[in-house]
Amino acid sequence: MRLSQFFLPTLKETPSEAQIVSHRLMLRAGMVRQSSAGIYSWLPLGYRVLMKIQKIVEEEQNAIGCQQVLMPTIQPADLWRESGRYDAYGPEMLRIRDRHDRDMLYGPTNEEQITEIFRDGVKSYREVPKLLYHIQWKFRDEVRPRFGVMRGREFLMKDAYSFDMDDEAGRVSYNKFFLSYLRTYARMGLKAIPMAADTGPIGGDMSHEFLILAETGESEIACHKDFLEMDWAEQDIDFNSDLGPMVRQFTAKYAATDEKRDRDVEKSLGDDLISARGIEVGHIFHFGTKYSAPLNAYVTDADGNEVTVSMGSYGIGVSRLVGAIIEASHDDGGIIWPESVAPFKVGIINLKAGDAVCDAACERIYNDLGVAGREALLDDREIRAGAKFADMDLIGLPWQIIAGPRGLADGNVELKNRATGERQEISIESALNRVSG
RNA sequence: CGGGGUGUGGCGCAGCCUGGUAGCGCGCCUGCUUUGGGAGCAGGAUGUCGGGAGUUCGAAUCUCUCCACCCCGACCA
Repeated sequence: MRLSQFFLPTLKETPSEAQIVSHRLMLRAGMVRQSSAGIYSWLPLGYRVLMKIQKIVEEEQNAIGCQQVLMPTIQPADLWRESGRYDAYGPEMLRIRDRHDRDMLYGPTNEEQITEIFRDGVKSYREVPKLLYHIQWKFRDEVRPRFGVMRGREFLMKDAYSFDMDDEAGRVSYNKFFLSYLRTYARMGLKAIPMAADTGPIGGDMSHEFLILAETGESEIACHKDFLEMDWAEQDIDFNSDLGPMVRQFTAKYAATDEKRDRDVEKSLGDDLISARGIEVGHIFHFGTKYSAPLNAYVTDADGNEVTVSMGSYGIGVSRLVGAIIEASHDDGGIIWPESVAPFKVGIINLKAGDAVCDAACERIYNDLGVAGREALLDDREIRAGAKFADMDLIGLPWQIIAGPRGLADGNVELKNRATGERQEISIESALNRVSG
């Protein structure tokens, strides 16, 4: 993409409504624009990041045998009356009425819908377990939206649902999601720590929130310091094996959010305790027959008995992750994207657009990179170099290739790593190799 | 929903107390000079001063009212 043609409205100054760093940077980098409180338009740069995150989430869900569907945003009220939640859900739910005076709602979540779909489509124990997910916009009329996309009213969420014959089988599904979540976040360059969460009607230890540490996080958390040293790198997991031991590796250590904290345990940990703030980027829980019972989602077992299925649900805030990653990865100059979610892998700065040598060199670099999937953003604008440097740092692409007359006289360009700040004069070939490697 | 705050060109702000018909920086447009870390000079465009009502000869400024947005708290991916 050529920056001269790309829709990238960057701002030198911070809009006054933005208080936290991710919100400020997203506005300044031209990723989003606010429409109304907690509701945003995604501009090209931001949308690219959102889609990259979505893709990682999809790949990791698919990897555990979870199948993607897409349910509507608008749901009929009657379905929610079946589960009893139409009245139970408060003013957070946006209720609307169609032209025939039917009560509808903009979905804040999809347990009812997925349960209805499962109920109508699955009748035999032979077809269980089933793992289904979708990635769809949700609306929750939050009392107080804030922090940009971190707590929007409209947000993009991956929600998955598991259907098993009983709670014990449900644990197997639960463990798959637990571990796949760790992989998902790790691929985005995040250390997400699983923390025990309220378990709802089932009890036990079948609910976890995943939090990443960030100063601007909304939750005060405490955890064993081992979490910071655990190997978060991608690891291959055989999801058909017994995942229990691996899950216990993570759940055995102390980690808790605000209200779940245990001061006595924390005292006993002494220096091993880390106190920090965190951003919740995922929440998984098993809730048994909470929805399957009222919605009559049952299957016939081997003995001919009707068995109400045991369910769980598993959420990842996809749009929130955009903000969360920025909170975890930025500096004074702007965003620092992990390569896996960067809107472009490399930015090319033409230091002297209009100069024949510079233009030719940049075109060549751009075209070489373009073959590998158009992962390059070429700043070919005829403006001063300083502004280009500032913009490129702001939008945070992992690599910058800087081409100007001086270096090119020796056949060199400057290669800059956004994260480390390391810069080096190297040949065009070497730069291309480094960036592609 | 309780408490606090802010609304003035695209962005950041001043002006309001003490009414006199709107200004600054950045950005934008034109021209020239520039181009290696947010350029210089000259010229130019862009404002229902959040909306409505009122007071007044006259309202961005005073009064009433509505709205929007932001911050702190209780809730959440």
